[in-house]
Formats: sequence, structure tokens, C-alpha cells
Amino acid sequence: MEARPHVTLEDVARAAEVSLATASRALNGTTKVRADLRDRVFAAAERLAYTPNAHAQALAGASHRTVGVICHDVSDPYFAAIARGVMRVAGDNGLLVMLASTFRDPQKEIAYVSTLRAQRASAILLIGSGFEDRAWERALSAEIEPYRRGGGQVAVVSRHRSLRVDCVQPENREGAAALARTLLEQGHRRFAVLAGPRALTTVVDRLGGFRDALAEAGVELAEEDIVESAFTRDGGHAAMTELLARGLRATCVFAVTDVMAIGALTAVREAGLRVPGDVSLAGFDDIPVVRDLTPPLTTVALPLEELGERAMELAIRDNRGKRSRVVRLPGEVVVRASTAPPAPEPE
Amino acid sequence: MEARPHVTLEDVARAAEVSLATASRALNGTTKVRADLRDRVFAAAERLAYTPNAHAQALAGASHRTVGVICHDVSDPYFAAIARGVMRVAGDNGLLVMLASTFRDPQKEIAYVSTLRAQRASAILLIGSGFEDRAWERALSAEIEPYRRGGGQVAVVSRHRSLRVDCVQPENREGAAALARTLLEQGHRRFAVLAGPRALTTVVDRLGGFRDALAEAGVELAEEDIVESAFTRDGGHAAMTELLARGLRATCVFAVTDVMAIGALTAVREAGLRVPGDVSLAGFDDIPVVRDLTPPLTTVALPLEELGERAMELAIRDNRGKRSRVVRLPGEVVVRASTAPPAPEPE
DNA sequence: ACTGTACCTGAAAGCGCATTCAGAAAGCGC
DNA sequence: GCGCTTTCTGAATGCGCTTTCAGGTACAGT
Repeated sequence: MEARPHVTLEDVARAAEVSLATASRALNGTTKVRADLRDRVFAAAERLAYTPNAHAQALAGASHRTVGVICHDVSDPYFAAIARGVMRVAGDNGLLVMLASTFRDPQKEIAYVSTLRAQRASAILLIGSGFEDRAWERALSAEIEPYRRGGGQVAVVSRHRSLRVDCVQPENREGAAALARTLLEQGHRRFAVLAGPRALTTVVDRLGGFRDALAEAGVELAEEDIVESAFTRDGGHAAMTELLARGLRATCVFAVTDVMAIGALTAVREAGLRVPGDVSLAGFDDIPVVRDLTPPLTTVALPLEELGERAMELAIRDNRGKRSRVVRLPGEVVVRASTAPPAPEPE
Repeated sequence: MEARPHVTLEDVARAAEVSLATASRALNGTTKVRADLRDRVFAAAERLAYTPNAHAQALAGASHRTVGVICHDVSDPYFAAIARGVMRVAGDNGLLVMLASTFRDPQKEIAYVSTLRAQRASAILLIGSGFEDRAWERALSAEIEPYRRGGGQVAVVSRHRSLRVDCVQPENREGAAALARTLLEQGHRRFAVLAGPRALTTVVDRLGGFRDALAEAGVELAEEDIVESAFTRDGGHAAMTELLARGLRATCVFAVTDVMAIGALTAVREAGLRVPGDVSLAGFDDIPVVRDLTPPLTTVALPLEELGERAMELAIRDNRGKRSRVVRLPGEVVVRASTAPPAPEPE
């Protein structure tokens, strides 16, 4: 079986004994075509298993309805949930989604944007924090700007606004502050934070909001109570383990991400301590699985799917030339069993 | 700022004062081009922020290095893990991945295959069980076959082999049987199964392997001890809740999927029972989070990322015309704390 | 019956690029 | 200096499709 060239519209037209133009019009319904001709065309297309060549269509001017989505890691539940929202809206609008995973490699992100540009995707969505790197930002802009000038739509989720594009942002700062106040109300006075890389805005905002709210209540969060680690389950596990090794003094630990909190929870258990008996633990995001943990995790619920949906909606609604839009979505503190008032001081 | 047409190769050529052909050759390095001309071309391309139009390139005959991946739901950790493997291999080979989510809608799967065909993707990967539906299978074949004849590569993961294509399959039957034997060794004699839709081969295999291994040991699994439900966390939760409402007689429950087991675990806890004290619980897949549950879940570990990697590798290696290849990957029983010998009969 | 209009159809142009083909320039031996 | 090969360049072709543009046919109005 040799690879045989694809069936083309011309083949269909010939089989249906009409002109190429008529076949095109019949198939796309762009213009009225005499009924019997139309039927012949459809029959021929069916018989030959014809599929139009999207490249030729795109080249000939038809809009091509595919959007590119770039995220750090599809297998991270946070991105998976957002991607779910993106795909739902895309699917409802007949858009094909090209999803790419950078695995947190800045170079890869740029390469993907470039490829998507080449594909003339009608929109590009960037999901997740950017990197604190001037050179990288410039290189990314160098891809984004010509793309937008060429009519491409761009939207970002949860990212610093160094790019002048539409964006949807979770209210990280406010959410973390609200969480802090809730934990203060429970009686905690001594906190520790499991932070991701400080270069990421998400981390800066959540950490900042948390610390500021604490400060307002006269509680100080010392630098030594902040452990920086990777933005993953293992990162959370490592950070918590380190905190415990140092001799934990906090009664409540805030992991800036649920995924990190999951690792932290296991670390606590491995140390023979209990949550919330020995230490309270709170996360951020409310990814689906945290309510099934034991204990269920106190966290700040973000409308993750909605984040994706709104971004996709922004990308669909044409916004060339207008000032860039910002959609902010609030988080909501969800108190579950992983946090409780601290045990009274032993002495 | 009006949408301005894209910068084309012709623009670059004109700016560099060379012919279009020379510009093309310089950029692609297909032929030697005099050094100074080449430099002028690159400089012009840079200056104009030129990006080749992938559609035109594809149409003009250049191979276009994009693969399509279709799965049921990106936000399901099972697929996310597989997708991760796929993307890694794709990225390493300079392939762009278009990931689509069908949300378990058979029609959507066909639509996506059709779109991918139209895009002339160099390969299509179908991930996850197919549907037991003759008409659907025929419709899918009607898309797949012409695609393959046209030179497209196809590979499937974890799917019934009704399509004559390369596939990689986890050893569901053997894995479930091994799990059953392990549980028998722990002393269990009365089991219940939380099954997904019986139309899915995955379910049939896992259930079958489990039941057969039980039967070999003289333990029968009654139909009434099998609860069918959706293939999701909530499905597992509902099934377990129903089982408990009926009056649980099993000492050990096997959820055919970790995701379902997670829901089941919470259902047990909500009923005021303990795992494994009151009932043992086992899952299948070993998605990352289950080791962080309390208790950590006994399950059959599947090399999920590898499943994706191998599938992508199959799709990359040209296999037109040859007999379809099958890669089988074994699972491994991982005993964790969610299963334990049953409590002695009360009386 | 004849012109005018509405409606379709088919030939042809062109989207942006890779590539073939022919020709120009350059290098070589004699 | 002449004819030869070698190397590189540019004009032109075609990938498969959509879309003008210029007819062609049918029908109504007068």
C-alpha cells in the first residue's frame, strides 16, 4: 500500500462532473447551487472520502478556526482544570485547540508561540505565570507583537501584565489576604509559608497578600518562616520536610498552591504529626482532589475552569486596537478540616 | 491599528534585494547561498519580524510536523499523565501537539479526527477506550482509513483493536488478576467492584481479570456486588454510597479506576467508616495523587507517561503498510495502606 | 418576440511558499 | 583568450483551495 496523494477538490469536481468552483460552493454552502449538482458533489465527496486540505483553505483566505494554548504542564491539575474550561468554550465555538506544554522552559514557550504564529492560529492563550527575565520578555514580545499586528488575538491567564494583552487574573493577593484573616480568626499567631519560586508573580502576590493581612493584625511573617521550593507536589513535600527538620514553630502552614500542600500533607504525616492536631495546613486553588484528602484541605477556591473559559472568550471576541481588557476573578476561602484553632501552648 | 497583512517571504526578498527563491533557500538552508546574500536575507527577516506561513509551506510540499492527540478529558489525571508522556516525546522530536478533548462524546471524536485530517497532521493519536457502538466504529474508520491511505500515521492507547492500527495497551486483565491474588492473600473472601460503564473495554478487562482470578481461587464475584457508574470521582462516590446503603457485605472494594477510588474513599469516610479498618479499598492506574491520600491507596501501577511515550514513538516511526504493531505494558501491584487483612468475623 | 433582471455556473486569478529549470557568473585547463 | 564545467541565482510553476469576474440560462415584464 503506497502512500497515495490526497483526494482533492478537483477529483471531487471531476467525479461529480461539475466545475471546481461549483464543487467548492456546494460543499461550503457559500452560494446557492442547483440541487442536483449539489447532490452529485456531496455524493462524490462521500464516495471518495474527501477531506478538504485545511492548509489550502487557510491559504486561500478562509478563516481557520484554530487556537493555540500554551501552559506549563498539562499534567498539573491546576492547568488541567483551566485547560478544561478553555476547551469547553473552544469546542462550543467550533474551534480546534492546539495545546502545548512548555514544562516550564522559557525557550520552549517562545518556540511554541513562533510555531503557532506560523500556523496562523487565530488566537494564542498563554496560561500561567511568566518568567522574571528581561531578555525572555523581550523575545516573547518580539513574537507576540507582530502576531497581533497581523490580526492575531492574544490572551493570558494569571500572568504579569508586561505584555499589553487581554488577561484574566485570579485575585491572588486578595484571596491570600482573606485566607490569612480566616486563619487569624481561628486563633493562629505563628505562620509558615511554603512558597514557590519568588520570581513568579503568582507567588509574589499570594505571599504578599498573606503577609500584608497578617501585618495588619500585628502578626509578622519572618523571612525564615518562608521556605521557597519548586511549584510541585515534591516541592511542597521537600519544603515541609525542611520546615519540620528546622523545628516547626508555626501552628499553621500556608502552601501557596494546593499541589504543594498535598506534598506537605504527606510530609507531615511521614513525620508522625497530625493535621490539624499538630499543625494546620492551608492551600490555594481548590483543585478538585483536595476535598478528598484526609483531612480535606482548607484553601482558597479559584474558579479554575472559569478562568479558562473567560480567557477563551476574550480571545474569541475581537479586540484589535482597543485597550487591553482585564478580567479579575475573585477566590473564595473554603474552610475544611485541615485547619483548626491551634492547640493551647503546652506550658 | 488596523490588521495588516502578514509579512511574506516576498517582502523579505524585496527588502534584501534578492529573489524570492534565494530568500527561501537562504532561510531554509536547502542550498548554498552566497554569504553576503544570506546575511542580507536574515537581516531583513529579522527586521521585518518575518514568520513563514506554515500553511503555505505545507501546501508547497514541506512536511509539517504536527501531530494530533485526542483524549476524553484533559483534566482527568489519567489522561493528563499520558498526555505528559506524549508531549515530552513530541517536544523532543520538534513536533507540535494539537490536543483535543472529546469530553466523552463519540461524535466529537469523529469531528476531531476529521479536522486533524484536514490539517494534514502527520499523526493522530487516540487515547482511551473506544465506544461500543457499531455505527460509531464505522464512522471512525471512514475517517481513519482514508487518512492512513493518504500517508497519515495513527496510534491508539488503551483501546479495543477494532481499528487496524498500531496500539499500546496496558495489561488491564493481568494487572487486575494480580491485584485480586494479592487481596486474596491478605485474606479477603468477599469482594465488591466499583465499575465504570461496561461498554468500555478497559472496564471489561479489569473486571474480567479480577473476577477470573477470584474464581480460580474459588471465590465468586456476584453480579450484585458489581456497581456500575460513571468513570469519574463522583461516579466512584455515588457507587460506593449505593453499596453502603445496600448494606456492605464485602471486606474489600475494588474500584476499577483510581479516580473512582478517590470518590469512594470519601464516601466511606462520610459514612463514618474507616479504610482499611472497616473495608479495604483498592484502585487501578496509580495516578500521582493516590499515594498522598489517607490511607495511601493500594493500586495497580501503570506506567502512564510511558504509555504516552510509546504511542508517540509508534506514531513517529513510519509504519505504512506493515502489519499493525502492538505494545503491551504491564502493571504492577502496589500495596499501600488502604488494604489490610479483614477484621475477624464479629461472631 | 425582445430587452432586462435574477440567478447560476465555470474559467481564472492568487493566497505564500518550495522547487524545478534555465541561464548567468565564475573557475578551470588548455 | 577560448570553451568547458561548476556553482549559484532568478523566473516561473504548482500545491489545493476560495473567490472574483465574466458569461450563460431562465424567467418575467412590456
